[in-house]
Amino acid sequence: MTSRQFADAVFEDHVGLRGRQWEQELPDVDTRGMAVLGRARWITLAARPAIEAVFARHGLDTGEFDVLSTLLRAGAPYRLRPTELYRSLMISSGGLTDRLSRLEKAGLIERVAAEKDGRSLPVQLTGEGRARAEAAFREDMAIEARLLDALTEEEQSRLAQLLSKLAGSLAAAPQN
Amino acid sequence: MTSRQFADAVFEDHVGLRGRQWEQELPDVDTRGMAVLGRARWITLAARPAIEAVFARHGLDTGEFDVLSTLLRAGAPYRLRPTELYRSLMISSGGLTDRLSRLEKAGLIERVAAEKDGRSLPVQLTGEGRARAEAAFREDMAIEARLLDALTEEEQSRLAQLLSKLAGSLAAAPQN
DNA sequence: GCTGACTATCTCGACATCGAGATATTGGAG
DNA sequence: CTCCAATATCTCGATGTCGAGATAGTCAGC
Repeated sequence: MTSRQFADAVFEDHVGLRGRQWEQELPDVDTRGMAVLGRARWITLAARPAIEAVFARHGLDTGEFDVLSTLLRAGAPYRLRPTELYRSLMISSGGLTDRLSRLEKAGLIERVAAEKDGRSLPVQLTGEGRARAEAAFREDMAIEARLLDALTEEEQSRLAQLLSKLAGSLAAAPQN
Repeated sequence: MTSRQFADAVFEDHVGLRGRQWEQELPDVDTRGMAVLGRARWITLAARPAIEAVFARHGLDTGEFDVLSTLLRAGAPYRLRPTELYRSLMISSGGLTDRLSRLEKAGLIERVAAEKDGRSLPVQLTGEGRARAEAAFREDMAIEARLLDALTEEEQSRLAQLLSKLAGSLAAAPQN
């Protein structure tokens, strides 16, 4: 720490320990990729239980919530085509069909005939689906904000900015 | 952008678009949590295909690689107890048993009797397992470094530092 | 108006993981 | 010693997702 700027100080965490183990075992490998992507993955996994608990209180799992929230934030009439949904959610078309079946059976969405394209069977939130999605989303955002409490507002903002730059570059890349 | 410092500028990305949609639909909700955790999740998902392709070239999936790499970085004799493994990997004990069975059948690990505790059946890399893990790890780190190319070294370092602070706080929290 | 390439969605068998319970073992209290 | 609560791992039925293929519909060009 003495020869480092404070801004570069890396805090003790699970991925940091991993990095030191690799340094011992394979000192010639550059693990900077892991320092970012490995931590992003670890944080995602670690935050999961708290967030899933929110959805479970509303009778949803993460995948189902993802569908409902995508429809909700699309704005009235809260309707999207399955293709838009599975691309946005980064899942397979088959996986989406299953989620939609569950949500339809639960009365949270309904399938409405497309106006123009007969191949398409758009999906739309029901009133209950809209209410459920909004309630779960509000609680989710409250929990997620709490998970970031240890960071100052400035750190959160800087972190979001750096992540958005990385995300932008990943989206732009051919297919990495 | 005019009224903002450049350092706070948020780049165009998928989660940024989501944030603007929520701003339209539910303007009173604070979505800062999503700006960080949502992006961490999105980046993890977006980086996945490129990384999985590496493992696939070595005949592994991500879960199997995670087991092998955990054993490898533990150092000689590359042996850990199943409990250490599933806790480190953040999966269930049952899920680990299945991964171990596959890896054992593939000849990449072997189960050796514990010296002291008869309840425990530690797992150890075979020579082939060690070689496979190292080769896949080296390639993985090369790909991950490339995925970060769009960021300067300083940005990567700052990002890693902020993520480590967040990860540390999540690990410290009771159970969030 | 046909035709063929393309698109949108669904079907379905394979499979990895979960998670509650079963089995075997340990170690400390009495 | 003997018990029993705690521990380590495995078993196994349920389930969510993948992904290749099937089905139905569209549209541009002839």
